Amino acid sequence: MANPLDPEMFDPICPSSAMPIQIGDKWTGMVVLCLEEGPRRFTELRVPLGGVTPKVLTQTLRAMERDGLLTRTAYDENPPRVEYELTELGRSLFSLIAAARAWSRDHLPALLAARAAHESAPAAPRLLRRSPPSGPGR
Amino acid sequence: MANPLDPEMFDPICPSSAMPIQIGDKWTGMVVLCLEEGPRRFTELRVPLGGVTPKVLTQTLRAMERDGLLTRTAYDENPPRVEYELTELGRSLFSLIAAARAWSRDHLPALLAARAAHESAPAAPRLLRRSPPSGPGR
DNA sequence: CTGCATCCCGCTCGATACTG
DNA sequence: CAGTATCGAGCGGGATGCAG
Repeated sequence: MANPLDPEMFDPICPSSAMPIQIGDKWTGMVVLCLEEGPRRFTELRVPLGGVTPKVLTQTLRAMERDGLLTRTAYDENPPRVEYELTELGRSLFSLIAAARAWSRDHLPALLAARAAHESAPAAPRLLRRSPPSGPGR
Repeated sequence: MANPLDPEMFDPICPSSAMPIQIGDKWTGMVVLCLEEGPRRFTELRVPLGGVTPKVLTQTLRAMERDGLLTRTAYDENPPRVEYELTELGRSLFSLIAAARAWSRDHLPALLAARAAHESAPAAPRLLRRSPPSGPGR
């Protein structure tokens, strides 16, 4: 396990920021991805996450530990060393993330296009229709 | 379309409130589900959503309309009538919701169990290990 | 290195009241 | 019926500083 984590694996320019799916808290899903290849240390996790504050990362990790998604192992060394590793339950989230990625690949462009269309043409917003007497289409 | 919506289709007692997956904003996923059987009116949607405030529901619907997930059709009648209907893109979210449900069915109990265990036994929290010299078991 | 404490900001969500 | 307007509370989340 493991090559160092790519600092840009969560490039903020990537339109995934507009993705309508989220796993747990803001960072939970990304932490899962970071731990895919094996155990990681605290500071190691901070790199690809765009320099999350220690406080927030701790909160996230504690919550995930509490929910049985990962295990925390502290080694009584100097300097201190702590490793986080996914549990079976945590790895089970991969299927979900895969589904989210598949959806994004197939449909996110359409969503972004619709969004862009609304921003450029806020001129045709409220369409009113005379009440159709009957037999509505569809 | 459509029997009236079950007011308890999102029973807050259901543990899905602990589900680590979310579609868009807080209410987006539930709106999608409410529109599964066909077009619905504004007030009709408010019922199963636990009486969401009109303001919040409007925000949600506007955002979804902007993203091309649903269409808004206002009929110039008296009293006014507006119907919301999923687009193809909106319906594409069903696969995602299905994946989330499958995960919940298979793994949510384990998550809840882990959570309960931590609440009842906060006594074994910080396990420290003497640094293992080498060859850590995976 | 790890991670807790404190302060604070912004955003989401909600309650209430009012309009076409 | 279908919203809009205004106000406010709560909370996630970030900055900074400090401790084991």
